[in-house]
Amino acid sequence: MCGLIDLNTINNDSGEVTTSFSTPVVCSLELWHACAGPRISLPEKGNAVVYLPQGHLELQRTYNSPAIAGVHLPPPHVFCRVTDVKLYSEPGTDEVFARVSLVHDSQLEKKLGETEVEEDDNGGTDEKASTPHMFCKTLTASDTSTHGGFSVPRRAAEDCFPPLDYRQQRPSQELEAEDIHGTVWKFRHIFRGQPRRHLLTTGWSAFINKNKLVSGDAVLFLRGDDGVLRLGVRRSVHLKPPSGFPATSAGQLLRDSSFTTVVNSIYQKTVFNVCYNPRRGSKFIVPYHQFLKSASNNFPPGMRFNLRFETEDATDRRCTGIITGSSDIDPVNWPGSKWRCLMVKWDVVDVSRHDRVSPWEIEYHNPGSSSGSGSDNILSPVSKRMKTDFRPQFQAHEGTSLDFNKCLRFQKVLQGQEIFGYNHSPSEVVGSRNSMISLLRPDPRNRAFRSSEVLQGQEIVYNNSMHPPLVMRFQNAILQPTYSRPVNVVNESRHPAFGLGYLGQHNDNNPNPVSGLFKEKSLYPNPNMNLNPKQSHIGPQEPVATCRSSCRLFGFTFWL
Amino acid sequence: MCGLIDLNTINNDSGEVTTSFSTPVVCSLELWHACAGPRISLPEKGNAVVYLPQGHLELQRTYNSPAIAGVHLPPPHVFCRVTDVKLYSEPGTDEVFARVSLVHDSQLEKKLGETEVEEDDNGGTDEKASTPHMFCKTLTASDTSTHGGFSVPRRAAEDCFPPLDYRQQRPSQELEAEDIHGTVWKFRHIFRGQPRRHLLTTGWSAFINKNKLVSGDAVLFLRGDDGVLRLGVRRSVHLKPPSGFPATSAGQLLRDSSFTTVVNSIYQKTVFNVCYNPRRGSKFIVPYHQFLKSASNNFPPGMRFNLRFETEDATDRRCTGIITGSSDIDPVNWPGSKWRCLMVKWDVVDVSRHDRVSPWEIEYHNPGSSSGSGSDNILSPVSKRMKTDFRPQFQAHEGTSLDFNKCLRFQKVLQGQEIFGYNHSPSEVVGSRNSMISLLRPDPRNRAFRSSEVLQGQEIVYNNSMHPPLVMRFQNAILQPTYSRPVNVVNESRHPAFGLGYLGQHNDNNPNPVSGLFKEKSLYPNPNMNLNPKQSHIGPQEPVATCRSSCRLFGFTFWL
DNA sequence: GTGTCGGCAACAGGCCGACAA
DNA sequence: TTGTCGGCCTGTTGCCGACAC
Repeated sequence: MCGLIDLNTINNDSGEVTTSFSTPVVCSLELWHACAGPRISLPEKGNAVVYLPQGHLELQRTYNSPAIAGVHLPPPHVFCRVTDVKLYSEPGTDEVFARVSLVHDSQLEKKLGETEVEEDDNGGTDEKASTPHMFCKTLTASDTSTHGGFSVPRRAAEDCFPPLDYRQQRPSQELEAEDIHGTVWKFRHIFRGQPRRHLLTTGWSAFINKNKLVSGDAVLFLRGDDGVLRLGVRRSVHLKPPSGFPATSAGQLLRDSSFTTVVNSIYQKTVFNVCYNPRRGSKFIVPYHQFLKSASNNFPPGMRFNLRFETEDATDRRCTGIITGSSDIDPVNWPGSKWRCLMVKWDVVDVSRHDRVSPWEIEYHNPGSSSGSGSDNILSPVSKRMKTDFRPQFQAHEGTSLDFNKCLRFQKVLQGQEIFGYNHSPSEVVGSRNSMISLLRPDPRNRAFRSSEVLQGQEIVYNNSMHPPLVMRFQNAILQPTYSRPVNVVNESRHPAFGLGYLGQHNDNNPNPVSGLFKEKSLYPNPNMNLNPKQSHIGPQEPVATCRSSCRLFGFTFWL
Repeated sequence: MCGLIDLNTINNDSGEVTTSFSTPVVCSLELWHACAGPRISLPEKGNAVVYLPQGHLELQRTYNSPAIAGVHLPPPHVFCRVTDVKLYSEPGTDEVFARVSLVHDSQLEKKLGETEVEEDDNGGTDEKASTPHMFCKTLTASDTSTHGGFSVPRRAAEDCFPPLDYRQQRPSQELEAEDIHGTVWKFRHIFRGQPRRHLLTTGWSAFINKNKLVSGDAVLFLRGDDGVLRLGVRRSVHLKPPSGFPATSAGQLLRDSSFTTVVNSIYQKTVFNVCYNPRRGSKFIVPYHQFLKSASNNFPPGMRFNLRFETEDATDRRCTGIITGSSDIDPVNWPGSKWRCLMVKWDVVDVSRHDRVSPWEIEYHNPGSSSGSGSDNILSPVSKRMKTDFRPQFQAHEGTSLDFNKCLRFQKVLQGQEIFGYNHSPSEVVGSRNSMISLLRPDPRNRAFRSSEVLQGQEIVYNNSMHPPLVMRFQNAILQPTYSRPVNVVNESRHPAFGLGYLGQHNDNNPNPVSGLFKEKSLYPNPNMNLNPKQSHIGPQEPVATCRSSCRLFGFTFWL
């Protein structure tokens, strides 16, 4: 009769699922790490890390994020300080992710040239040591069927659950476990059967149904130091995020950390947030010293290596392979990038496995040691001195000449989008208002002007019938929507590199107003119209038109 | 054995409910009207109607829409042409509503002075004549319980369903019926029991569950002229919209037809859309001739009348009452409005019933005739000549003098919002970008400037320490946010009535920059600062300051 | 005519030990 | 040690006519 307290209505408050997207922050750090899995290490506040925008982008593309054509790409390795780490869990799926706040730190780049580098961060906390009473079980068909309950592994039950009175014939108890959102689930825990075993019966199917768990997913129980029993979920990784979660809070955060915004923040050295879901994608944030260690090594073709990973059933495995070569995966956009720079051949073929790895992912091949302490038994540096110069080309803001030709690679993307006058890349810009500027383009349908927004740093194409398409990077400019008369604009940044503008009203009689580059009060002929390379720079020429007056607004100058 | 086709898995494709908000347009006009109920008549494209913004506002307020303080209210009766009518149905609730596109038509106002008015529209189509084979039944407890099926009224089954072979002992058939979204539902229709009756069994509970129908709701079946059987839902009206439908498409459309946008469109004589849900609110669109007929009548106190309405169980009823008086419901905001201008006393007291009605809602008290053909047996006009002049005060745009005093009633609303320099009403402006202009006000927290938006036609208060508060209506103006130097602005409408502006930077040293009224390049002393009534108009005076240059943007002039 | 009920059959949910891997 | 199965009990769904309003 013991333990048979009103278990009929357990976990059964079947009201509408009011998912609160407002504060999806996680209540237990321990549980978050347990759900994230053994291979996951998070940087801590203050750590030095290397942010790999290439990997970030690769991940975002798997989320069907908008194209980033036209964004001026940052260098492949961005050295950053972690200013904040916030843990989240997706309501609905319980998928864990973290929002890592980073700020580009050029001090770290300068240290690269020096002999020794600091090791201020712990390259991955040893999670197991701090969470002793925990177990994780991949759900079987029996566990998830409506026919029965959950079969608890004996060691797990003895380790995590309160002790039972085994003198009874069928000892049982009522368990309470708290999930990552703080929701409490109740289960009947009974020790019965022949041979005897631990089972969770009443309450279990409600948990399965509410969380839409299927066999292959894993649940984990964790008895904290505070004595509280917690449980978490690790969904099978090979599954896509369940349809019906389009407006997830992770998606929200992803949008917030839109890549264009990130790029902008890197250049401005302001804090940016990235949504970091290590279970679901590439690890594009690497501890500083781990990156340096791996980067200072040679990876000769033929070298054997280990790669530790988590299998679909949430267990820690390793696979071995051989390095076949080393090359840039995208030499056009990311020259010199270490991201997946190593080409490998796996000992066991698996179509789902990438045939490229990043240096910091792998270890020496060591068939003897079954388990090490993570990334610390990594390749020891061949030389303390850096063999590669990672200092990126951050000088774009400081130079006065702009490399237009480099930007021409966006031309293909923009084809088909060409309309009279100004054009801009098709990427949808979202993010901070401060970093956005407005751009106008003529609407061919009604001859009015539609305003668009262009992010600072983004490429635009100036493309009318008078000259070949000219791709430029938008430094600082604004065009004002007006239905009567386009207003010209001149970039007024410290280095008055260029400004695009045209004079005269665009209408049927005058489809091609005078256009060119603005500087001061004058409109100069566009140097790129003249294909003579000697003239393809912005220099003092005779102006083709001059404005009478000017007007300063928003910190920009409008010529009239 | 007949009719026993695989009915077990009927209506059972229990995938996620993928509600498509994209095109919630209704597939059957007939079904829409059936769901809307017998009291509903919709105007047609091209019809002349009277739009009553007061009623629209009353409805929006029940939807918790933002306050409209500060909006310049239109006249109470706006004569319009219907340019489009689109029918919708709420996915999830199947609630029907319509989007009516209107454009203010001043031709209709001019006709008011003439002797006869056209009757170009049908004052409500006689729905019953065109939909013969239809029935509507309010669901009983038995109909909605899991215990059984749906008991079909005999006449209804014989009228709408295909004939059965009554020679059989238990004749049955499989029915297919299409709902308002085009979804097909399958039911087993059987004639059995003692006494024999028509029942819908298999498939019925799925329909009840999927649509979350409860006893008190009504379902209707309708056999169209095309032979297709359709079914619809009329939820019990006394119920609030089920929680969990916050982002309804009707709500979306309501936002689109924000009242401020509507007001703006009325003044600009552009097309505006209103979301018209006649089941759920006041009828604020009245056929032109119906409005005129009712308005031309006397409604003496003591007169008895009928009002037809739909009861909660979706049947057509009428209630009677006596007119007790006639007065404006809101003489401050809507003087002379016919909206709910009649005060009434009902014969049967009902707290839920309004004690005011609009003239076009009621009929002569006629206890004999049980049912007429809608609004056509309305009060016959006492006189064909109009007794009231409905021509509104639309001349605001054409006069050069502005009635400031009239606007002072907004002063109270604006108190407590006063800050240095420009102020504006606290109303949150939403809607079309075209009709919005930006306004800036100093932020007292950090001495920077915050930009706000003011709708054309909205009142603002110019309120600094130098003179009494001055309330003005914004005709056409824009202030540009800049952190360095406020830019002055002058209204440049056809009648350059006034412009507010100030010169000089607002900072600690210069907390009160020169302010006054702008005209051309000059800043004139504010005539309202001088309380001498003889000078309280905009006249030629000595300018207190003059600008050097100007800049035209957006059709406005900025002085520098 | 039709709303509600009891009867009853089918089925799903869920607790149990048997059995075997 | 534990995954899966058959047995078995129970609650729910849903089709049927009885009965009464």
